[in-house]
Amino acid sequence: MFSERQQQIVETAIKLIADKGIQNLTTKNLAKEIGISEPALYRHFSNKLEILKAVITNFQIKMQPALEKLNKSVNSLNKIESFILEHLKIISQNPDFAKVIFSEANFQNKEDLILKMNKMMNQSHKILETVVQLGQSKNEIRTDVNSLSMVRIIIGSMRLLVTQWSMSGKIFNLETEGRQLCDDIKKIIVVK
Amino acid sequence: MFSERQQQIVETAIKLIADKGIQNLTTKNLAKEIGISEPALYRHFSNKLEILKAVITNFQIKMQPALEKLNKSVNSLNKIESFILEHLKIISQNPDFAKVIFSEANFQNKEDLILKMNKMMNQSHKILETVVQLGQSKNEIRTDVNSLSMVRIIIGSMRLLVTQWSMSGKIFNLETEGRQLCDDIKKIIVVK
DNA sequence: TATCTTTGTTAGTGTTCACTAACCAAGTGG
DNA sequence: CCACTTGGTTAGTGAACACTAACAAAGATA
Repeated sequence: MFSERQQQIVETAIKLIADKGIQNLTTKNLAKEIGISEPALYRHFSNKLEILKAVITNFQIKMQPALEKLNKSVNSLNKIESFILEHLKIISQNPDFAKVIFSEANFQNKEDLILKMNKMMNQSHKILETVVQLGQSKNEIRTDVNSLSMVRIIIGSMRLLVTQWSMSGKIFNLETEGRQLCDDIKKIIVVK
Repeated sequence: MFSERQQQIVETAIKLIADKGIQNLTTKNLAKEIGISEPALYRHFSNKLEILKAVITNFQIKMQPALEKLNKSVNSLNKIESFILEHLKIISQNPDFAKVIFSEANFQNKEDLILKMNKMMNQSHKILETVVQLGQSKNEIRTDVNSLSMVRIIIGSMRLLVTQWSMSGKIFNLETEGRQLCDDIKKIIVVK
């Protein structure tokens, strides 16, 4: 799908965003970091927006495994555990991603980007909601709490954890802290 | 503290950010929206960064009541309920604020701003953590879950709710949906 | 061998940005 | 009445931005 050079451009773009925020992603910086001239970028992407779209696509592709592993578990709580830990594992392994997620708000005036990002997010939310509802029907997850609230609690706390990790300069271990959060979430949602 | 003109500049800045994101906040747009010339802005703020700082200060001032109301409740669950609902009420009443919160990531390369914003956020988190811990010691809140996890769950889900509300174009009622989330959070954290 | 495609270069474009210089008019106070 | 402060104006600055024109060199293809 992406040529080697395109891949390099995308990865460098992510690195620049992670480094100093999305304002740091200029064609000048990007070209300089790669070691080519600015116009050379335009041989591989028609404009900057296309580069940003590719950044999101790249993110999407890298995150995919976290959703696929769900089906390997039968128990709903295990599925949710897998959802949380796999996501955090990928972010932990690609630390530059964290800042890209938070740049989502910066995309806000570029219609295409916000649409692409929202679509991606909604997909995750829908999958998790299905898992929660299935768990409730199988009486593995408590039914006195709205499934939508559960999804908000799980994803909301995950996102906050990643935010805190990123903002803190990654001083704590995301996966360790994630396991703690995950255990606590399981305690909270399990049917007693 | 702020003169009338300064207040007007800050409020217009918030409006512009809410409208089309922080990229929309240019000195040109700001001056035009107010109906004065660009250099006139510099009679009231020394530079754009100072305007952004004032936006955050303004946010801080407006949010203060949400923290003060906590002490009116004795029961820990009521305190948490008050924390959630009061915050959502203020955001609901000042809908432009929502987008400003999400612009936080955009401030990332301006050291001063991120510091100011983080300080504000941490203050809220600390207060909520104290409430949770007190509730646990009084056996009003379950003790088998880490207090830090509880704070992450409460604030994380709140923030996600606000994000979804803002991103959706405010198609649902934030306070109604917030009450549902709040009820579910209470069910989840209460000691049984 | 001749041509075309690919991928790079240097030099420069117009636009937008935050911000400034210089000036001016209205009010205030000694 | 005259100086000073306050808060505005018009005109313009340099820097940064995304992007383009024109050209060049190397490899593939006919």
